[in-house]
Amino acid sequence: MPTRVNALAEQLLETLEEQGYRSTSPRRAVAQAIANQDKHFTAEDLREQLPSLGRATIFRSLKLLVETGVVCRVLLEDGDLHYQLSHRGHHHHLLCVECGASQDLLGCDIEAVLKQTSASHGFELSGHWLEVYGRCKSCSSGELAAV
Amino acid sequence: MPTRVNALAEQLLETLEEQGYRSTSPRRAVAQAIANQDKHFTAEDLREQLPSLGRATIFRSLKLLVETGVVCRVLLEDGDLHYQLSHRGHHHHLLCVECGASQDLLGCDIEAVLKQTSASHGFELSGHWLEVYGRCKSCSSGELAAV
DNA sequence: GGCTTATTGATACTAGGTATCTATACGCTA
DNA sequence: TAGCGTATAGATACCTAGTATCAATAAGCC
Ligand SMILES: [Mn+2]
Ligand SMILES: [Mn+2]
Ligand SMILES: [Zn+2]
Ligand SMILES: [Zn+2]
Repeated sequence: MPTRVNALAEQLLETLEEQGYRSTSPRRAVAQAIANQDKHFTAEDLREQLPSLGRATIFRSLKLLVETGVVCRVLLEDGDLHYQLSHRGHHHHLLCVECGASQDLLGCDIEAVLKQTSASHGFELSGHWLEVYGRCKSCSSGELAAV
Repeated sequence: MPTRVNALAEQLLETLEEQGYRSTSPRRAVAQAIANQDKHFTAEDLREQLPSLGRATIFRSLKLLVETGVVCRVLLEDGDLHYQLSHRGHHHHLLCVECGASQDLLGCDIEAVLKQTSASHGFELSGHWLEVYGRCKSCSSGELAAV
């Protein structure tokens, strides 16, 4: 029986279809599983939640979704690479080192200063990768409450 | 016979000794090999250049050097993780996507703007990871010459 | 030179991901 | 809505980068 998907998962599938990829049962399952995550996740997380799917299929689906921009990679402070639902286009992440929450940073206001810094080194800027680590609002206020 | 090392390699070894690590023959070989690299490298690169050393030894030496800060990790635009000799302390890299050259960016002038952006999201900044991609001076001028 | 302990290298193991290949199922078209 | 060509799935083997284990060795201190 075909996997039922919610609106968010439906969006992921539509993005793939727009690119000419078929909407298959495994892809629906992966899309729904991703839509169900409440924070960044690994391919292994998905695999545990979708034990009936082939491992390669999960990696392949993830790769397509990253390529089309609806899922992005997140570099954790310890070097681990995770995935998460993404705003399309260029953006960064505020990653809470305490609870692991991730918040997208949409406006990229470092581009201007980077351009200038690069230029002063004779370097022609074309892109950058930035991850920001710290403590989210609720983790900061939690500490105050605990004191 | 003990491996002869040059001044740069000697510095790496001294850093380890300061931390209480012994100056062994394999570590001298690794330090010298790192000092010989003219750009960022992988553990596998070192292994090819030091075929007589155990693979684990190379990873262990690299890890120590990264921990003591004299070698740093560099995230290439394609996601590959490389190593390179490092200025100690916080800094970033200008990575040429054409020739692969890497230049250290010592002053971190994005800290201020990041702090402000984070604060506006209720986020308490504690650190960040930034890699900058583009084209180095010689690659940019090379294109002009070729036209 | 001898002793203690850190370190080595062999080996096996892990995580995360890709290549290959046959069987299947999408989805278009008649 | 049956049939068909092609994309895709899943099994499997393989790969890169790294870690755990452990017996043998070598630093370095007295
Ligand atoms: Mn994102
Ligand atoms: Mn560096
Ligand atoms: Zn938090
Ligand atoms: Zn260059």
